[in-house]
Amino acid sequence: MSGDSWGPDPQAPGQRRQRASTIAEVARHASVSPATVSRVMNGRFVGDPEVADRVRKAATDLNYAPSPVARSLALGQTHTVAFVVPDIGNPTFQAMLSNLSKSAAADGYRVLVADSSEDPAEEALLAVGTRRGCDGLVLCAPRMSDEQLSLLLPALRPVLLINRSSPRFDAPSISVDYDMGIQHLAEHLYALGHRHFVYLEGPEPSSSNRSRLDGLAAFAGRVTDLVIDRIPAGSASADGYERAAAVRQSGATAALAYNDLVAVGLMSALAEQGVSVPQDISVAGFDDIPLVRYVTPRLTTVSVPYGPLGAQAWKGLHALIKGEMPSHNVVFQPRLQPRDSTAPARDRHAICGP
Amino acid sequence: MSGDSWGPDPQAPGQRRQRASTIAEVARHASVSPATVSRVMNGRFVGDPEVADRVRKAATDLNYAPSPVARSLALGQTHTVAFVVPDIGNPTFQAMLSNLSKSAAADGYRVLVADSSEDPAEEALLAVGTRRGCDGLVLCAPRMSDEQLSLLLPALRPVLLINRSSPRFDAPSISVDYDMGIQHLAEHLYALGHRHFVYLEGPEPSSSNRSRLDGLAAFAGRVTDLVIDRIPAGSASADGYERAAAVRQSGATAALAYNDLVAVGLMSALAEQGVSVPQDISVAGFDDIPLVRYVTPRLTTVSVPYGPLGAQAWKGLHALIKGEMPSHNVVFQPRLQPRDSTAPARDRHAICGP
DNA sequence: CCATAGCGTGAAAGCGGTTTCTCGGCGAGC
DNA sequence: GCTCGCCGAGAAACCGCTTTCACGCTATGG
Repeated sequence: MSGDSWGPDPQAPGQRRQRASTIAEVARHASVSPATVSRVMNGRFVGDPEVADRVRKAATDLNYAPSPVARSLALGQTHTVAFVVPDIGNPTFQAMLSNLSKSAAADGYRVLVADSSEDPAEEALLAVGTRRGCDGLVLCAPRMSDEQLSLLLPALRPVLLINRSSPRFDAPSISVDYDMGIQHLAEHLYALGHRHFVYLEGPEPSSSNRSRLDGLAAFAGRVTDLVIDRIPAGSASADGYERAAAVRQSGATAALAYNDLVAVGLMSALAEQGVSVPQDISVAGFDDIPLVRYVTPRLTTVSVPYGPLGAQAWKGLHALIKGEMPSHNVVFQPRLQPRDSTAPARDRHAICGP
Repeated sequence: MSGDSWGPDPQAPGQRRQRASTIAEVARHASVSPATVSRVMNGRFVGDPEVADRVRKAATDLNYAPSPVARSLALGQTHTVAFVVPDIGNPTFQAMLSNLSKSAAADGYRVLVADSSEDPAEEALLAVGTRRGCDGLVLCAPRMSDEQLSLLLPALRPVLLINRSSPRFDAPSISVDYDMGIQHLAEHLYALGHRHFVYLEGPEPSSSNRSRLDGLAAFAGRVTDLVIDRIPAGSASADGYERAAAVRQSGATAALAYNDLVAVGLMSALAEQGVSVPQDISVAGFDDIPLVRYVTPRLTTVSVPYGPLGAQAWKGLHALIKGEMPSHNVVFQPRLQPRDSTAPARDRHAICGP
C-alpha cells in the first residue's frame, strides 16, 4: 500500500482549497506595514516607488487578493445589489436581469437574484432579508399592497421600484405605461374594424394587469360602439391555450392577451381547432418577447423595452447609491408592433355589401 | 426661514437610511455582554431564561438584525454562491437559474449571477473574480479550453461544472447528454424515412455544439445511406431565419437545428417562403423550451430538463460546501419529444410507389 | 543654525460580529 | 466546614481590511 491513502483521501479529492493569503502576510513579505499594502493595492500610495514595487511583487508572489468580505466590512459597502422579482422564470424579468446585470458589472457591481415565488407575504420578507448584505435593491413587487410597500420602503433604501410609480412612494421608480400600450393596441384593432374585443386577463392582483384593464376601460370610454369581454386567464401559455373555447364563444372578433405567452397559447389552440388567425379572429399579445416575431402568423403585439428598462434601473439605483438626488421617475412607452396576427374584421352582419 | 433647510434637503428626500443598530447597542440596552447577545441570537445560549428574554426584547426594541457582512467575516462563509454563465439572456440558463435560486434559497443561500458575455477570456477572469466573496460556484463555461479550465479549477473550489464532465477535471459536474439526445432525434427522422439531413450548427467553439456533432457522426456511422449536411449558424432565432435559403438549397428533407430558437426562426422563414412544414421539409429543435409546444406546427424537439438540472446543481454544490465527498457526476438524458414539425419523408425518387 | 513645515510610513483603532478562555459564584461531596 | 467542580456570563482575541493619527525624518526659510 503506497502512501498514506486510506478511504477518502484526507486531502479530499481536490476539494481542499488552500487558504488565501492575507494582507498581513504580504506586508511581512515586503517588510512594510499592512497599511502600506492597503494603500498600494488601492492606488492611494504616494511615496517611494521602490516600496510600491516591492509590495506588488510580494502580492503577486503570494497570489494575494484582498478579501471582499473584509473590505465590505471596513468600507461599509458590498458592491452588490439585489434584484427582487416575483418569478425569475418569466421572460420579461430575464431580459431586465440580463441588462441590469451587465450594466452593474460595468460599474463593478454584482447582482443577487431573489425570487419571491409570486407570494406577496414572501415578497416583503425577502426584500428586507435580502436588503441587508447588499447596497441597494431593484424591487419588483406587483402583488404587494400600496400600504405595505410604503411601510417597507424606509427599511429598503436605497431602492428602485419597478412598475410601482406613485406619489405615495418615497422612492424613484421605473415603469412601463401598460395603460397607454394597450390603448394603442385597442386603437389598432378598432381601426381595423373590430367592435367586439375579448381580453384574456393576467394574474388577478397584479398591478400590471390592472393597468391594462384601465387602459381598455379608457379606450372603451372614448368610443360608443365597442364591447369588451373579459376572461380570467393568467400569465402562462397554458392559460391562453385553455381559454380558446371561451374566446370563440365570446363571439369577439379580436382577442387581446395579457402577454405574448398567453397569446401564443391561444393561437396554438385555435389552430388546432381549425380557427385561422387572423382571418377568423385577430389575436394580439403584449411584451414582444424575442420569439414572437418568428411564430406563424407573426404576432401583433406591443413592444416593451425590458432590456433598456433593466439598464435604466441600474443607472437609477447607481445614482441613489452614490448619494445623488433620487432620479426622476421614468416611464417607458410601449410601442405598437403590428404584424400578421391581426387583420380587418369580417363584418358578421354585412355579408354581401350595401 | 424655518429650520436649517438649504437647497437639497440635507435629509435627502427619503433616501437617508437610519444606521442599523449593532450588537453592542443591544448588549448595553440589555445590560449584558455582546457575547451573550450573540449566543442568544444564534440559539447557543444556555443559562438564565430571564436573561435571554431581556436580550430578545432589547433586540426587537432596537430593531436589531445582525450584519451579514460582519457575520461572514467572522464565520468565514457568506451563504452566497455564484452562477457564472455565458449569457443570462438564454432561456435555458434562465430555467436553470430559476431552480438553482429556489433550491439554494430553501437552504438559506443566495445566488449571484455573472454573465461572461460569451467571451472566453472574460469567463476565466469573471469566474475567479466572482469566486472570491462567495462560498462556491456553479460554472458554465462552454467556450473555455480544457487546458485553461483545469488550471483554473483549484482556485475556484468548491465548484460544480455544467456540461464539462471529463475525468481531467477535478470537480463534479452535471451535464446533458446532447450526444445521445441528437441521436434519438436522428433515429426518429431516419425512421420516418429521411435520408438527407441538414444540421444548423450552433456557436463554433461551444462544447454543446461539438457534442451534437459527435452524436450526428456516431449515428451516421451506424447507417450507410444517410447524408448529413452542415450549415454554420448560431444560437439565436435570427440565425435560423437567415439560413432558410441555404437549407432549401441543401436539398435535405429534414433540418435539425442547434436549438429551439434556431428551429423556430427557420420555420418562420420557411413559412414566409411558402415551404410548408412538415409536408415539404421536417424541422426539429433542441431543448424543448416552454413556448415551442405552442408554435404552429408544434415543434418536434428533444426535451432537456434544465429545471431539474438547476436544482441538482444546487444539491451538488451544497454537498461540496458542507465538505462532503464530491458528488458523483450526473448526466441528464434528454428525451425525444415528437410533435408535428416532423413527418415521413416524401420520397423524391419514387413518386408513384413501387 | 535652529524652528517648522511637509512627506513617507507605521501603529492602532475601528467595521460588527463570533468564540475561546477565564473567572467568580454556587452546590455537592467528604 | 472546606475544597472541588460546574455553570453562567463577560473580557478579549480574532476574522482581514481601511484609515486616522502620530511620529520621525528631511528640506526649507529666517
